[in-house]
Amino acid sequence: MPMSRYEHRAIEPRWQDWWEKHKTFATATDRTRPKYYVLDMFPYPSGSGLHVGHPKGYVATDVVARAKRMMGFNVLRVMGWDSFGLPAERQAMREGLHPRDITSRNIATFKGQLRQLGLSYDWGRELATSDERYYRWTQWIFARLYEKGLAYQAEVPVNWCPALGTVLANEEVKDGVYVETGDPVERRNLKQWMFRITEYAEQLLDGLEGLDWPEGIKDMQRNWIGRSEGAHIRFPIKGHDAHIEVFTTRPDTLFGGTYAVLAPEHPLVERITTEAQRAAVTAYRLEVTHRSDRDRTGASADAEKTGVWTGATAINPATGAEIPIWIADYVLASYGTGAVFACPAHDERDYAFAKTFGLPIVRVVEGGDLAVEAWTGDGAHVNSSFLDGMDIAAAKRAMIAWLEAQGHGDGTVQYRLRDWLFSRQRYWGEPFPMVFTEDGEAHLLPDSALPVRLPELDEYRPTEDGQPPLARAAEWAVTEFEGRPAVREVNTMPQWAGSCWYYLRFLSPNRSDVAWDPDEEDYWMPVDLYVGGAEHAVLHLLYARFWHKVLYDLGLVTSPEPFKRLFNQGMIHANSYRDERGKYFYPEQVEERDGGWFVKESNTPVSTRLEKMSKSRYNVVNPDDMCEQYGADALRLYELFMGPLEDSAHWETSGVAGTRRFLDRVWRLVVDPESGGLSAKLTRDKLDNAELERALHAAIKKVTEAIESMKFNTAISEMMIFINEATKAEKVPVAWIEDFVLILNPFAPHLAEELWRVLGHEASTAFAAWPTYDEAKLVVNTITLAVQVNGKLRATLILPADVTQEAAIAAARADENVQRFLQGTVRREIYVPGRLVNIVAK
RNA sequence: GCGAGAAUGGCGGAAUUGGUAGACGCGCUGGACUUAGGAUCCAGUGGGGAAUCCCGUGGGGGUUCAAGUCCCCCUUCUCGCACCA
Repeated sequence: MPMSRYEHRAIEPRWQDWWEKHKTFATATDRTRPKYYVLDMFPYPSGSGLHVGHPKGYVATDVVARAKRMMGFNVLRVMGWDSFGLPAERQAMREGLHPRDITSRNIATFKGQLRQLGLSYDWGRELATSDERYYRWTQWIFARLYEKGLAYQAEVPVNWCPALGTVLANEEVKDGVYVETGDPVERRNLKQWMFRITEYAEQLLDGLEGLDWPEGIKDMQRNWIGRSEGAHIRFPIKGHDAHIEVFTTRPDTLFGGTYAVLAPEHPLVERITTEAQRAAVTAYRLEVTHRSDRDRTGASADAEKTGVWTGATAINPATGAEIPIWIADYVLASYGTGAVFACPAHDERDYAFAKTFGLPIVRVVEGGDLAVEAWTGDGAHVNSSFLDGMDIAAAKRAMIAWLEAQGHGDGTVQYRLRDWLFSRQRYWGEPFPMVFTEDGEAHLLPDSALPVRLPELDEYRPTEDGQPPLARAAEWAVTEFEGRPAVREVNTMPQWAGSCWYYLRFLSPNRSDVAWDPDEEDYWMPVDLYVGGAEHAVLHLLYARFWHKVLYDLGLVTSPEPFKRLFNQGMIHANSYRDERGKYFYPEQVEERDGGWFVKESNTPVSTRLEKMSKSRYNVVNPDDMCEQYGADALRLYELFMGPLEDSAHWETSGVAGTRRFLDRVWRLVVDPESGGLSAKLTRDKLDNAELERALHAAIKKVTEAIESMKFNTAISEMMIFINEATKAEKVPVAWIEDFVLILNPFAPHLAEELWRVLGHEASTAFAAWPTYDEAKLVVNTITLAVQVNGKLRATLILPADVTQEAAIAAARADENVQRFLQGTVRREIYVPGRLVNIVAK
C-alpha cells in the first residue's frame, strides 16, 4: 500500500522494528575492517525520564556511528545505565519499593525513549552497573587495586552530610554544601576507604598531553591535579627535639620568613604549645572544628585572618633567627605538610596575617610598595645573603641547592590532588569485597567469593548508632574468613565506581568468566570518540583515567589512556516564566502581548528567562512529544541544527517545525503524491545542471567533513541548500537523489530508509557505501568577482572562472560604476583570484 | 581575585581563517492556491535613504590596499578554580 505523504508516525516505528528484527546494529565480528568505538557517557536513569537536552550528544554520536558504518568501519556503539546511586534509594523510601524495582522501571522508561529516537545502539550489549553480573567485576577491579596497595583505610576528616547520612568526596562538595542537592556538609572524622590516586598524579598529568580533548577540560584536570614545584624545609623548634617541616613554592624568600604557621589540626600543636598559651590554642582549635567548611574555604587570599600564637618558636635555618609558631586555619592540614613558613612581604595571605597580628614584614625582593600590599612579582633579591641580586628563578635554584647541602631541606614536587575517598554509607551501591576479623584486620575476599551480593533490606536508612544501612543486614554481615569469625565491610562504593570502567565491559558484556576479553580489548580500545557533558570534566574523567592507568600497569589493558578523543556537547536551555513571587508557569499558560509576557487566565505579568531545563522550572520539553508531533528524524535534525554542538543552545520548538518542513520537502522531491511511487521529477537520464550537481557535491563534502569536525549545523544547512535547489530544478537525476538520501541517512535514518525503498533498493541504508564527492564538480565555471575601489565595494562582476588577472582587472576598471569612483591616479591594484579586485586610487 | 571562552539582524547562527558580512533555519511582511489553513508555493526581510549612496559584527584606538577575523585598552556575559603556601 503506497503512501503518498510523509507519515512519520507510521514510518518511524516500522523501521525501528525492522532494525531490531534484523539485528542491523549488532556489532560486527569481522576483524579485517578498521574499528571505531564511539561512546556516550551513559546516563543515570532518573525517575523523570529524558528531556530534549539529553539526546543532543546521543544524536551526534549516532550520526557519527551511522556514517562510519557506511564508510566501512566496524562500529561499536553501545548504551548502558549508571544505575547505582542515591536518587533510586530515596525514591524507594518514598514509594516503599526496592531500589532494584525503581531502577528497572526507570531503565525501561529511558530505553523506550531512546528507542523512539532511532539510535543505532547494539542493545545486545546493554549493561547496568547495579546488575550483579556487572558489579561482580567492579569488585574484582577493586581487589586488583587493593592488592596493588592503592586502596587503604584511614581515619580522615570527611565531608559528612547529615541530611543524606553519608560522606561525600571533596569533589562533590562546594561552598560547604552537596553540589547535587544543596544539603549542608560538615567535617567529621571517620574511618574510610581511600584510593591512592595521588600516586598517579604525575602520570595523570603527563597523559593529558597526547589526548585529543578540549583544551579547557585538560586545563581543568591540570588545575585539579595542581602540580607545584618547591621545597620541603625543616625548622628546628626551640626547646624541643622536633622540627616543623614546611612546604613552600618560594624557598627563595626564606630570608624574609618571620614566623611559621601550623594548621590547627597539626599533630605537633599539642606538644609545643606553652602553658601560657594552652587555653587560647585549645579554644581556637575548638572554634575551627565548629567552623563549617563554607567559612573555611571560599575565602580569598586577602581575607581577614584568624589565628593564635602557640607560645613556641622555631629557628629560621637561613637567618638563624627565632620566629614565633602560630596556628591559623588559613593553613590547610590536608595540603603539603600542613605547615608553612610565612614571608609576609611576598605572599598575600601572610601579609594579611602579619598586618592583623602586627608581625614583622621583611623585604627580600625588590618591587612594589610593602606599605600597601605584598609584592609577589619578580625582582632582585635583597637582605638575602648569597641570594642578593638574583631573580626569583635563580634564587629558588640557589636556595634549594643550599638547603640540600646544609641538610635543611629538599627540592620537591607537591600536588593539590588528594587521595580519593571511596566509601559511602549507602545501601544502593557496590559492596566491598572485604571482611574484618575480630582483631580488626581487613582481609580481601578471594575472587571466587565474588560477587558479594547486596543483602535484601526493607529499610535503607543508617542505623540508630550511625552505621551504614548494610549494618542492618546482621545475617549477611556476619561471616567467616579462613575459618575465623569475621564481619563484612558495610560501607558501599560511590557511584563513580561503576562508571570508571563500563567502557571496558561493553567489549564483552555477556562473559561471565572474565571482566573483558583481552582480544576484544586489544581490538577495540581505546575509545575513539567519547561524548558527554562538561560537568564530568574532573570527576568521572579523572577517576576513569586513574583506574585505567592502574589496569594498564597491571597489563590488563593495552592502551595507557581510555578516551582518545573527548567532545563535550553543550546544554540545552529553555525559556521559563515566573511571576513576581517566583511561581513558575508552563509555556502554554502564558502569552506575549504588548512586549511583555502574561499569564493567560489571570493577566499576571511574568518575567521570562533562559534556564537549564528542569521539572521544577516548568520548562522541560519532552522528546516523546516531539517524536509524536514532528517525528524523531525532525527532532534529531533540530538537535544538531541548533548551533555548534559544543555550545549551549536555546530550545525553540518552532525550530523542530523548520527541520520537519525540510524533511517534507525531501519527501515531496522523491515521492509522487498520487501513486506513492517515484516522483515524475526524478529522471534516469543524465542531466546537465552544474549548479545542482555542485550543490550536491558541496553537501556530500560538508557532511563527510562534519563526521570528523562535529560541525553538524553547517552540514545540515548545506543539505538544505541542495534540497532548495533541487526543488527549484525542472528535473533531478535519480543518482543524485540517491547520494543525497545516503548522506541524509545518519541524520534522518527512518526517512532515508523509507526513501531508499521507494528508490527501488532492497537493502538497508545502514551499510550502503558512503557517497564520495568530486572536487572537480565543486569548481564553478563562473565566478562573481567583487570590485572595490579603496576598499569599498563598487561592483560585482560575473566572469569566467579561468579569467586571468589582467582580464579581471581590465573588466573591473571598465565597469561604469567603478569608473565613477576612479578619480585620481591608480596607485595599486590588488587581485585575489576568484574573489576580488581592489583598486587603490590617489 | 586567578584561569579559560564568548559578544555578529527581531531570534538561533554562517563567513574558505585577512578578501562581497548576515549562508541555512526561525520569526515577520506581501502575494498565489484555497470553504479554510497553524498546509504548500512564490517574493521580500541588518538600519537609514528617491538614489548607482551612507552606516553597520559589544565600546575605543591601531596595523593593512583590505579587519567580524590580527595587535593594544575597556565593558559585559558564561564556565571552571578559589586561603593549595
